[in-house]
Amino acid sequence: MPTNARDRLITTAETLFYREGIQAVGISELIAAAGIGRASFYRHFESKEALLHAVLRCRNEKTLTVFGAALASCGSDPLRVFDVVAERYGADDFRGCAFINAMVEAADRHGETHRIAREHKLAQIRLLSDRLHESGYRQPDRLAGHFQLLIDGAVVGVLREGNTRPVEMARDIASHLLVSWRPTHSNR
Amino acid sequence: MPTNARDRLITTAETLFYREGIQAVGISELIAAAGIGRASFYRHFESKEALLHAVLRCRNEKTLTVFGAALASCGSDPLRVFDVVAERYGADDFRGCAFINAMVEAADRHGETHRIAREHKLAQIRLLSDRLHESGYRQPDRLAGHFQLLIDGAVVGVLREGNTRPVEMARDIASHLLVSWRPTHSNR
DNA sequence: AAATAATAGAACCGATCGGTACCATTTGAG
DNA sequence: CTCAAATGGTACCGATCGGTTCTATTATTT
Repeated sequence: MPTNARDRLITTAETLFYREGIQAVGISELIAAAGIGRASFYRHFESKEALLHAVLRCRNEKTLTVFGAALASCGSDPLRVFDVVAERYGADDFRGCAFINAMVEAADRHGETHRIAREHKLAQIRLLSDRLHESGYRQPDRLAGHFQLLIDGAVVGVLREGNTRPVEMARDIASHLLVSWRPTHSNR
Repeated sequence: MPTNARDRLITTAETLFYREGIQAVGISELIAAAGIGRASFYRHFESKEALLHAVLRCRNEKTLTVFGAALASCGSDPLRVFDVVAERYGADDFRGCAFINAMVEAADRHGETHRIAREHKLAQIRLLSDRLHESGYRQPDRLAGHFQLLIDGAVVGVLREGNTRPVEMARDIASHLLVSWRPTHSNR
């Protein structure tokens, strides 16, 4: 747990928002869990919504880093992305994608929350695309978009079904795509 | 607008819950929009949550009917499902899938809301499977599950991107699947 | 027409909401 | 050591939350 008050708020909020839902977490509950005075909270964030945006931006950086590292460890087989995903989605406290959830709870489709969620996925697609390009697949952007759609579908499926079989499904589908976009020649 | 008080509440709630989010709609706002007395509300539903479940069950039946009819109109080309989907998702007031949204807002993964959402998608997969089976595709259950995953991914994508291109993506992916599971012989 | 049921609306309940103001304590820099 | 900044805690603000109770009115039924 960070000693810094601001970071402690972000860390605590990240956990609570994800577990309970954003609207469901009150300021009182939040600052109590973080051990922060009420005034200190509003000294660091002008509102609950501002805190949410900070949380999302923080999570954006973190998950992109992790995702990038995972991609790098996939070697020449992009399908292994789904193994990484499956492990994350199999956690007991899995409650879907924090960005999708935030988007759903923030009704305004043109608000900052949606913008952050959109940016996040675009960046993730970029990572995927780079990886696919390096592995020699044709139209990596297009293929990366398809992968992202499969991941999104898997997230929703896992949340709904309560098991990680949707991830296996997504992997199966992706394998079909890969044989169609098979590399003309391996780059490594 | 139905004259019956109960139906009027369900219809109004369906609109407001979808547009504003479930938690964001208060009882006062709801009954005012429906033109219903406060006491009458609690005479028909024991709680806000009970109303939500009624709304979801109602929407379940309606959308299944529509979806079934759309499937029937697809002829021998299952890909046309995605045209139907694209039209629905292109609406100005599109805010994702009501069942997914309800699932996200209801943090409890084992609650009634999740159960209803799960049942709904299972029923939808069943319709898809029947259709694919009639068209002579092998492993229709499996293929239907894949279609559902693609639809879920498209829903999320459209909500995030603000356009219906994810549906076209899903359609592209589905076309790849279909050639792999091509019917051994046409049934019609 | 009389009796019964259902209605809309308002008053009210305790609890909680997001946010502000103030205070006593702790912390860190000069 | 001193002083100023930042902190955690508490009380408080108006507003709204989900839900209960009551009343006066409207429909329905007989």
